[in-house]
Amino acid sequence: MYEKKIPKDFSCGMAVLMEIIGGKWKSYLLFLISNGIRRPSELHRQIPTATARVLNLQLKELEFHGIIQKEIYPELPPRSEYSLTALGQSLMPVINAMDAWGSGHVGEFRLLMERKSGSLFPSGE
Amino acid sequence: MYEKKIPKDFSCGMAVLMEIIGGKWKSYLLFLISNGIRRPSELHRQIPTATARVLNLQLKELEFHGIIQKEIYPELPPRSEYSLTALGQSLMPVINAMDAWGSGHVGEFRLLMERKSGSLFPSGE
DNA sequence: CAGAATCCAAATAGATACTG
DNA sequence: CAGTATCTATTTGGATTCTG
Repeated sequence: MYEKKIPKDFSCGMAVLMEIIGGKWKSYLLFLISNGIRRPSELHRQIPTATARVLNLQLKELEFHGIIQKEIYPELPPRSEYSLTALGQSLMPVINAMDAWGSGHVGEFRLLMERKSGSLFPSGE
Repeated sequence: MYEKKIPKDFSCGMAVLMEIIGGKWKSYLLFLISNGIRRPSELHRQIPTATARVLNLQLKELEFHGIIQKEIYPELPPRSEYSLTALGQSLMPVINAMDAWGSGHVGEFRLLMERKSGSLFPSGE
């Protein structure tokens, strides 16, 4: 299930990081978890556009890569909580730098999208 | 061609960044270009595992997002060269932070892969 | 609520052949 | 060499249903 990506070589450090945080919702999830959102249902409430299944998959991968850890409480109704591991915490400065750059350029980015949307090849006029 | 991803909301800065550098080879390409590898054929030589077509696609997206720029020399044989834009250069500290983290944890990462490969669900014994 | 199973759609990447 | 066009394979994400 997780073997798929091993063939890549990791000669470039970024490739390792991308492997870990590259999923569609992982950045959100890390952001939320680092802010104390712990339970799957809460996370889903924060990211309603994704299905619970997909979030679950990505959480599993983050867990598999040792970035987050899951505590399961054998109660009824069931409850589980996620938190950052030490490795995950060591990632946070990088995450924050990434988030800061993105936030600082999101306006620019939107403009670019609007300006160029549908006209990737301007008619020169 | 590029409209596909717009539906995402960019409430989280990381999502913007991931949008820009999220492709399979973009990290390598940025790394190489920032190190002065400029021509498509050179880039391809450095990343022989990817096809020229795919590299080309990702270069196009990086260019579209304003991270790199292309200079085309109307010669024979044809020649073109890529370089970082100002925006691309503003990204480099982040890229470097990402690369540093990845490089610092690649050993750990490999071990994890080996240890867990094929045994995501340990038999508990 | 948490999460697994199944089926399906979209996105992304690779192989190959072709043009100037 | 640079770049495009097809076609295909793989990966990824989404919808739905079902269990405890």
